[in-house]
Amino acid sequence: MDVKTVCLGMLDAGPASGYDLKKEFESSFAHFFAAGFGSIYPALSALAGEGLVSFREVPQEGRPDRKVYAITEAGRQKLLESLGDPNPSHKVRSEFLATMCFAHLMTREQIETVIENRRAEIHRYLELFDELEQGDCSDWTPGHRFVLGFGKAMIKTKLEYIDANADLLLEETSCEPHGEDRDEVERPVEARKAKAR
Amino acid sequence: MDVKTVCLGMLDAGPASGYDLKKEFESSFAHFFAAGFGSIYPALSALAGEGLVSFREVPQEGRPDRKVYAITEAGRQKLLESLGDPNPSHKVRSEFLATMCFAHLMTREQIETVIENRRAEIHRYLELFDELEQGDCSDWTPGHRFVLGFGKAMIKTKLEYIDANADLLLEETSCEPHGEDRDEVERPVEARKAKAR
DNA sequence: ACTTTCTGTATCGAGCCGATATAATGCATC
DNA sequence: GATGCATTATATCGGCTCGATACAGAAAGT
Repeated sequence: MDVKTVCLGMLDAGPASGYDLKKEFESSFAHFFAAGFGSIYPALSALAGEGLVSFREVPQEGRPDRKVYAITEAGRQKLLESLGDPNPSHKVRSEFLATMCFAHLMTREQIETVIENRRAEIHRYLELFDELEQGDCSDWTPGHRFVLGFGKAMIKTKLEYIDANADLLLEETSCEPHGEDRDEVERPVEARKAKAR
Repeated sequence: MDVKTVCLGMLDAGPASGYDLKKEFESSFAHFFAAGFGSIYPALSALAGEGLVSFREVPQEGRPDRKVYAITEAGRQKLLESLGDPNPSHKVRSEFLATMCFAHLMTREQIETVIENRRAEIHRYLELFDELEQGDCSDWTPGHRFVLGFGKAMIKTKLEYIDANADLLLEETSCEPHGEDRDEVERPVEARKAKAR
């Protein structure tokens, strides 16, 4: 299930240009599958090369031509096949949490800033979810509703956890401003080897 | 905040080999920052090339030499600098949710399998968290506790959401087994253009 | 006897990500 | 009236990352 497959799935709902798909990636897919032009355009080219989508160029005044892609029967078969993967992944890559792991090396101000920015992004997602729900829900599949609910549950938990635990983190770390007590720099390797069990 | 920086942060807690770091990526970092050998070894090579870590080769009997890396003062400075990023990202990439978006194209059995496998992976994470908490917590930083709690809150919410909504999804989709009602294949482009507002 | 697991290193291709380039239109602010 | 930004629309490029694969002996389970 790569970007190509997701594009195929989006095109199954009707023809669209790369630009149209980008907007879908930025709205209903934003909270779990980001993709930029650098991924979408090569994906569409590859799909066209494999005969899984067709396209026609629609001339426009003053703008570049729109390339409108449509799924083919072969593409639909390929999509169904891809959907047969019994164990699709669910990955988190969080520089935020990685940063928080090393909070003991940061100043109180730095930690506060990072947390405040995280809160702000969470609120942007909450707004996005509200917009999605206030928009046209008529063509939503059961899957889309499931996925949106999933995203909302996640984002709420994130915010609640941060609200409940940020102060504790700040208190615990502010005692030792920069972790300058480096007595144990030469700790023998055995100590670490024992840890990682 | 790439793999290089996370390695640097791990090495700040004491010297370690690439293999040791992999174990850390697989245990306490597993739920938010995965990295395989294909990322770790090049990262350590690059860090050594930049003088941010030093290493010595420790010969072993019957095995390849261990390359034990240690952070340098320059590396520590670089780490502190990287930690200054005010807005570290937090990204989810979920083939699982993408698949669920297209549940209307799947059979009931396929959906059940995907959900069952997702439940199983969640339980593996719950076990991992239990192991981490039962292990040696003495050298945990406040940040590590914060991050572990965050992961636990997330994984719990995921499980609860799936338990509460899987049946609904299954019911809603099983009415129209394969989405074969393709009356609207030729839906005009305008329809989609209007949608993506 | 056989297979898996563990220790340990490393590379390679495919895929993806962010930045950047191009270019016309329209809207709003200065 | 001019500058600047957002929108519409395409596309590429370098760098980073991922999963698979390779090698190889030791230990331990089946």
